[in-house]
Amino acid sequence: MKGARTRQSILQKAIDLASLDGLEGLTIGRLADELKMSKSGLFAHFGSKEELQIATIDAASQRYISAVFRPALSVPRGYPRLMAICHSWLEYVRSQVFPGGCFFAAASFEFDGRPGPVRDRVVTLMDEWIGALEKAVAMAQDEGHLSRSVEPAQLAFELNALFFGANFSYYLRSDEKAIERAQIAIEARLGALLIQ
Amino acid sequence: MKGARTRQSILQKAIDLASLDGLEGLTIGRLADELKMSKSGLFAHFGSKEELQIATIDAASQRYISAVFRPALSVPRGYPRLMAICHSWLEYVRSQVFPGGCFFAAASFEFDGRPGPVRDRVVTLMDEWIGALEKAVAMAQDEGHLSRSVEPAQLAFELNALFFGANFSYYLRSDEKAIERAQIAIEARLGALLIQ
DNA sequence: ACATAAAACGAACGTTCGTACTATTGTGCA
DNA sequence: TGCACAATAGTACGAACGTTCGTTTTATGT
Repeated sequence: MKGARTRQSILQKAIDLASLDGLEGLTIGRLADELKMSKSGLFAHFGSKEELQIATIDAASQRYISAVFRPALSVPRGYPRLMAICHSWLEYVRSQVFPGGCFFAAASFEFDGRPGPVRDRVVTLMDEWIGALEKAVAMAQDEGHLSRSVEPAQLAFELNALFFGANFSYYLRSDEKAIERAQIAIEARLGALLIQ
Repeated sequence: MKGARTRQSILQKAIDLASLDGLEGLTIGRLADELKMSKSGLFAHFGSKEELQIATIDAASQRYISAVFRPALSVPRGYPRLMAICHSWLEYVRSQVFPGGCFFAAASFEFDGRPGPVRDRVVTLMDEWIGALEKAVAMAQDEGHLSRSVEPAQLAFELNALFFGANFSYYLRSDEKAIERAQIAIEARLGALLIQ
């Protein structure tokens, strides 16, 4: 079907618009204009704005996984893979995978106080992401690479905070050193936990 | 003048609405309804939505300073004051000074990709905040409390990242341990730099 | 108390929002 | 090649948006 292809191109553009203006700032009219199609033709693909928002989140999740997570899976499990995730996260900020900065950091802060299905989807994905980070830490411990003196959930919390902090300083404050600072903090923290 | 009092009550409500729905999600109509006043009467206080947004940001800044910064100024400068800032930041998250979580974290991620006067105001205030944090670090070093092995800007970056990370986990993921985790990370980091 | 200015109101503007219909075009399989 | 249906366009809707206007109400100062 051609519809599936159109839908994909709609979602790719929706991701970019939403990363700049937020998921609520994303409007069907502007999205249609950008794609040179009619509002109603575009609308028919989703049925409601809420469905469009959720589909956009899911499509952004695909892009996120491709940029941050999948590359790290080809690196040996344990400490190397954990480091690879950190590096690809910072590279993901630097290379502007989303034009307005990390889609999920933005969506998290946009919907943290707004109940509903959209928020629920964001929460689910962020839980999955933090869970994946915790798992990467636990694997590094299981492999004997990383000290067990720290809880995986604690370290995952800290790493994620540094990622978001880098995104904030880079995109809002235009601090060129933001990524370097995050990298320094991550390497110091992980380095101190590294066994031998 | 009575106008000044009304303006203040408008701004206090505007802060709360904007902290939940964002500065763009803040609408004059809903704000007027909440305050049981007319759209036009409210509008006259500001002249444009953009002016309302900027005034709201400035009012939120006052509330932020009162909650986070001013209390710490009564604590002796150096390491104690730096720690006091960290504690009041986490208390500021826990006690929901803004109903939708940190106003400035939300505004930062909302406007990081949207040029204009509103973004400019957010950037200025965040620069001031990070600058104040750097200064607190530098003072702790000057007092001989904190090792000079870390750049103030680096440590301020890390602390701020942990603050935002706590806000994220607490408000989006409803993680009760978020604040505790941030506290653990902060105390470990600062403790390692503490002299004697 | 009264004159004057400040503050709040109500109605309307043009625009855009999301959504609901019907009509037209296009695509893919028999 | 033509038929069936998916895909897109067109039009219209009520509601809400930011903003403007002229009027009315409420405070303020003498």
